[in-house]
Amino acid sequence: MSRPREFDEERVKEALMKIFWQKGYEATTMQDLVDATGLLKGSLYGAFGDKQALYMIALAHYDHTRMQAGIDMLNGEGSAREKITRLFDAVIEATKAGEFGGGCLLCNASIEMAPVDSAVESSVKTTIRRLQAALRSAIESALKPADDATTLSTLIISAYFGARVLAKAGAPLQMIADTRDRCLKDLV
Amino acid sequence: MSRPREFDEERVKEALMKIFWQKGYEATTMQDLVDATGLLKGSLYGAFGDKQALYMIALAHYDHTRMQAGIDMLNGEGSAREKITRLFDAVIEATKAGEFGGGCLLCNASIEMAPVDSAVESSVKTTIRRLQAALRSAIESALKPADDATTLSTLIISAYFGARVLAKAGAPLQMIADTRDRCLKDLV
DNA sequence: AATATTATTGACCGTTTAGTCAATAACTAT
DNA sequence: ATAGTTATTGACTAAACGGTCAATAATATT
Repeated sequence: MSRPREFDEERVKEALMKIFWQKGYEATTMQDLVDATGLLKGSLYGAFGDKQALYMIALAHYDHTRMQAGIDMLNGEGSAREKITRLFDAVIEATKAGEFGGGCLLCNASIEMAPVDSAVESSVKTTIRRLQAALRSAIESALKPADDATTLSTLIISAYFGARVLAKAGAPLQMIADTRDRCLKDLV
Repeated sequence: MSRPREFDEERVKEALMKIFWQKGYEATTMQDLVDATGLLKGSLYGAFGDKQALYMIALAHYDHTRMQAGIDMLNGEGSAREKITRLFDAVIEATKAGEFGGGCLLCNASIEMAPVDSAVESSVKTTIRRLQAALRSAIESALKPADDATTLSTLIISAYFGARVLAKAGAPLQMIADTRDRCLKDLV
């Protein structure tokens, strides 16, 4: 008993995510979201809430799709070296393809929103923790003698996030490849 | 022959920089800049130009003060290990002190503005190149046998930028310390 | 078919935004 | 002193912003 929704929730979330991913929170207007989703403002508010709620939904969608795909890859088949290589090569390919300047919504949110929105900060911290856990277990079996998985996985996360900043800055892709190769140096 | 300016240009630039550093470009309003500088809107426009010009001035000021201080430190006295340690410890101290969430205006600009403003992109790329050159020459004499200064300096830049993202995300400071220690591993 | 419930629509609202400008003030050079 | 030049001031504007809402439409239940 009630009128059913006309839109596909997943498609709308995907569209919201892409806009915030590309433009950031402040530079995105409600009109951008209307254009991208095909829903009118009233429908967006009715179904999801205000702009900040839409951002949280976009962030959660990024987590459930893009970040989870990375984590699944890390937990899946293959050597540690292959996995780390894939992680950085994905950045290089995304940059070449012009996908949002090679940027990462998680990094963007960390810089733009985490300092001013505790819900974003909490979400971002949780995702980082999950990423590190997957990274840690992925490299555990490929450590050199007497090495430590926790600190190496931390370095790789830092280097990975840094590489996404460099990509957005328009730095040469060789820098990302060098970063990747340096991370591989400590893996057998 | 003409009325002299009433403000100290350096103090105004410092104030502009701090606001953009803290809030980013889009979230900063002209009123914020008026409040921070003590100049009225008309004076800001007359003396420096529009909001985007003010941002470029802030970026240049960050380069000439904060970035240059880091580069001078890298070019100065001390071992490579000491210099890299200082670099990361400055991030930890800034974060503890609550200075703009431990963030870096260069990283923020790379993510928020470089993809949509070619003047910012060009400025940011130049600064990154200068930083890498200083880093490269700082570590050159502390390399282990058969190692390479270019790729290691690239890794350190990536790790450093990544650490500043982690700081803004509110990640544990231990992660920054671990990143630092991992970067030191390849230095004698 | 009538009713209840929810979705969609687009006009509307108050606020805030970046940016302008004519009037005035403060200085220097002659 | 006067004239010329630039800085300061604050009121002003048009556009864009996030958000609201009453009217309408589409369904499920009875």
